[in-house]
Amino acid sequence: MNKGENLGRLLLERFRWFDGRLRASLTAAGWPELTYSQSLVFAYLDSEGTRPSELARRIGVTRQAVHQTVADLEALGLVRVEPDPSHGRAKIVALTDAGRDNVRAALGAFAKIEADLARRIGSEEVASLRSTLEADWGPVEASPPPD
Amino acid sequence: MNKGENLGRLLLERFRWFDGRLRASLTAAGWPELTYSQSLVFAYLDSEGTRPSELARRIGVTRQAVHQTVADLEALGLVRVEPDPSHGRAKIVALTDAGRDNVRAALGAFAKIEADLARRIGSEEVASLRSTLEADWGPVEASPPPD
DNA sequence: CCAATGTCAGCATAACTGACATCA
DNA sequence: CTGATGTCAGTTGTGCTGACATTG
Repeated sequence: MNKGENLGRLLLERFRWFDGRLRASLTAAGWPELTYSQSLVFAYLDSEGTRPSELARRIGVTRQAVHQTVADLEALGLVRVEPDPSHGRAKIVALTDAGRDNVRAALGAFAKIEADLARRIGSEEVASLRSTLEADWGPVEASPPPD
Repeated sequence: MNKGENLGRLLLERFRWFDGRLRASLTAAGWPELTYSQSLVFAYLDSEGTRPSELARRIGVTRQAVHQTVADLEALGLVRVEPDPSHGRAKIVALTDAGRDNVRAALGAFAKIEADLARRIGSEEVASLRSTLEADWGPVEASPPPD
């Protein structure tokens, strides 16, 4: 990461721009501030519910870290943890009703942020940005998973 | 942040793609792995040298945190801390020769990553991506500075 | 027996707050 | 005196490693 003209830094700064807008919108609507890790768990949760160890793999952190984060989200009332009926010892993390409302609010905020951006830089620009970001950039140079 | 189609998450994932490539390239060339905070200090350092408290303002963390990070970078031999001749008590953080070499290596890696990406998705795409990211997106919803 | 999972405990990192001395 | 800076000390949050019991 170095001075202004490098793509990596641009991507990070634009992510921060987006994240800042999202947080502002959600806190203005009365939703609790989530930490980075909490947002990640939230983002990687399936609608049918997901196992903590599976979340850990997707996010790239240890099972222990996920369990802690999930406990925090549970305390906020956004997710609930239930035994997995299809397995013995395993558990399932699923959204509560409040969690679903929060997701809906976030989706609404996304739409508004993107519309604002389109008004400012042009909707063709935004569409082209999205399609470029969605293109196949090739494999990620991943660090080895913990655990 | 939610499922695949949202811009914020796309931006984050592409930043991670870029960051992963950069790290792989630099470690392959024998440079030490830097933490996120260390990279930030590195990225916000002027070529003429910068005061720790000024770095803190730019990055958005406390002076104390920056002093700690700078001490780590100094131990790695990448920066040096000298008294500011223009001021009494103040100090200046500046790149060492090794630090400059590291910056040069990073710039070379950027160029290569971007060229690889252009080969894969097209150079017009990359140019358009850059110009969209550089456009005026409007003010960031910043959190109040610490300290 | 083995692999995956959840869980308990302790440690390391990195930021924070608070307090204070110094200097323009 | 005041404001900015550097610095010392203590606290907190978050993820890590290690160890272990349970389940299929």
